[in-house]
Amino acid sequence: MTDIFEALAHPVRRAVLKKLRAGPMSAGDLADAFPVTKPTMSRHFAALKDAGLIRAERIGTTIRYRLNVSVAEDAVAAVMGLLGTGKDDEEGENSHER
Amino acid sequence: MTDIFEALAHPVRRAVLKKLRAGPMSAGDLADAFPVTKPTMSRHFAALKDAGLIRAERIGTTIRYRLNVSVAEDAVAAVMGLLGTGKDDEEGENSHER
DNA sequence: CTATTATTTAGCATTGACGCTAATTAGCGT
DNA sequence: ACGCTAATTAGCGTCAATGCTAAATAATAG
Repeated sequence: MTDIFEALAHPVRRAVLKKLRAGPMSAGDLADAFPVTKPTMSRHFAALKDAGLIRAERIGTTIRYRLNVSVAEDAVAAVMGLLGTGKDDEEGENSHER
Repeated sequence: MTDIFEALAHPVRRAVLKKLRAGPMSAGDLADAFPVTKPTMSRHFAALKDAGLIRAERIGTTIRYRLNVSVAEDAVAAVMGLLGTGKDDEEGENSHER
């Protein structure tokens, strides 16, 4: 859970997720959309991937990233849990493999 | 928006919010509930306050913190926005005074 | 096998987060 | 004013995040 919120804490990473809503995108195309270098973007991708928020798929030499909706849903549920708005089972440190 | 997610990125701060769901609590009582010193807790409170997630009210010598639900709702809306689940107006950097 | 393209990893510097102890401010009671 | 309690601010050390450039890996084309 902490990984997810740490990933969401950076504006570039949130913007990456936003872009991926429209559909999968290659690392390069994604990197070109932001004013930082590719290595820096690569580390942002790694943070999102570690949090489970995106998934990587290799297609030849390019890597295609796509949004992992179910984990983002976990974040929504957690914040709603903090509000008392949803079911009261947040902060459980379960794995994010689906 | 970044402030909110940065505030949510720390487990202690999320736990503070969770505690405050039950109702307002003094800084001291809140601090006693966690295994860190009061000065450290004070800085966590400041982070939550800067993000607008909690509000402070002085009652004599004690300070009573309470959850600010509307800002937490902003976070929910933002994450849902990343999913494409809600209305598409996230990442607007508006102020959080209500 | 070499060259080329796409992406990541390694290495480095700067900055900020987080924890502590010690000192300070704020309010109340005597 | 003085002492007491509550909370914050100041100062310091350590560690991780963020950015860069340069080097390394992965896959395809020739």
